[in-house]
Amino acid sequence: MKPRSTGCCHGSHVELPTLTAKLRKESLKITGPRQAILEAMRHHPHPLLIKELHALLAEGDCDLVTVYRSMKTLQKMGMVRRVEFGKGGSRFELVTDEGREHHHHLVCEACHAVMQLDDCLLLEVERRIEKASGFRSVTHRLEFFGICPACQKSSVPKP
Amino acid sequence: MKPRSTGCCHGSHVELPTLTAKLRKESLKITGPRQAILEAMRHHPHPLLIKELHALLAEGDCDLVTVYRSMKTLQKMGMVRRVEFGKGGSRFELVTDEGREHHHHLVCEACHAVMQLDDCLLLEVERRIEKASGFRSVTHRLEFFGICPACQKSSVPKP
DNA sequence: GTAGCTGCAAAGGTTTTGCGGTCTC
DNA sequence: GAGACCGCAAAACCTTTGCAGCTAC
Repeated sequence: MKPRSTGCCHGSHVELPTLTAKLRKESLKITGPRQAILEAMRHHPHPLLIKELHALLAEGDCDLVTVYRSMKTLQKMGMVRRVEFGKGGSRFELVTDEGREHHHHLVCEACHAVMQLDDCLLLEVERRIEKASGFRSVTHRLEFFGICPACQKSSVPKP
Repeated sequence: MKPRSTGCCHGSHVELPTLTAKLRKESLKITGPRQAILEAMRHHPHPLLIKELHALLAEGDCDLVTVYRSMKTLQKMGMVRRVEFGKGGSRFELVTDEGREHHHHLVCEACHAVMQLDDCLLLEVERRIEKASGFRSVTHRLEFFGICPACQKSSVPKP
């Protein structure tokens, strides 16, 4: 369970053509707004609020409503993942090849920094729950929250 | 990790006077709306949407806005716990003595039945994350989702 | 050319806020 | 009687929907 920072503006590991190829494969159209959205998401590899994502796009590149619709489409085809941190609405992150596997996040409750936790111990737990409860197709949603090292020093008040 | 059904209208284990005593202890006023809310919650020991909770109250007993305000107050003093299932808004459940310990839920994605899972394996994981990341006061939010046995038979469509 | 996509406007749903009147202590 | 609390109205958000025009294929 090694934390990994997912701060923005890292080298982008996913190429845009790789992403648009997936759209083509699904017979979805490669439009300006969709390219702008994917371009923004690949440069910011952590869960973004819809309005944050929209703010990243150049003025006039894409309407806010189109961002909502695109997230719904991309989620349905598995290119983005919906994540809930419980404040301000749903967040979305690109499903990259390296981050394709199920993972969780560690969120600072003061500054909202996000780290990615690479492995998950709960797949076995899901199987156990299925056996004990009779439920099927059991999945889970798990996020961790805490105060990051920087905020421990500066004692930023919780927003 | 033994599932436990939390269907409604069980015998209520928490007495109303026990609950109002907690209010008095915090110098909060024991009003009609608050009693009605606590009375409804102790008879329905599973996470309720605000509007579900409001619907349980007799006409005119309590305004919807007052339910919102009460949940905020009661959460702050630790009498209710906020739970997020990701649809329809926040849910709240009474923090009873028997269910005081941290626990999780198993939610049917078809009929929304809720079972309570009594133990949690993640407290040790939180400590490990603190050591590895430098974060402090690490907590987590975890819920399980699946299809319950009844819905497997009737193949109810996902709402 | 056609189906799908977009922008704009408007509506729907949840949650919060302001304010005057009411009630608990 | 004072402060806390409530109901009502309205606003603030987040999200979805309808529709007419535009665009990628």
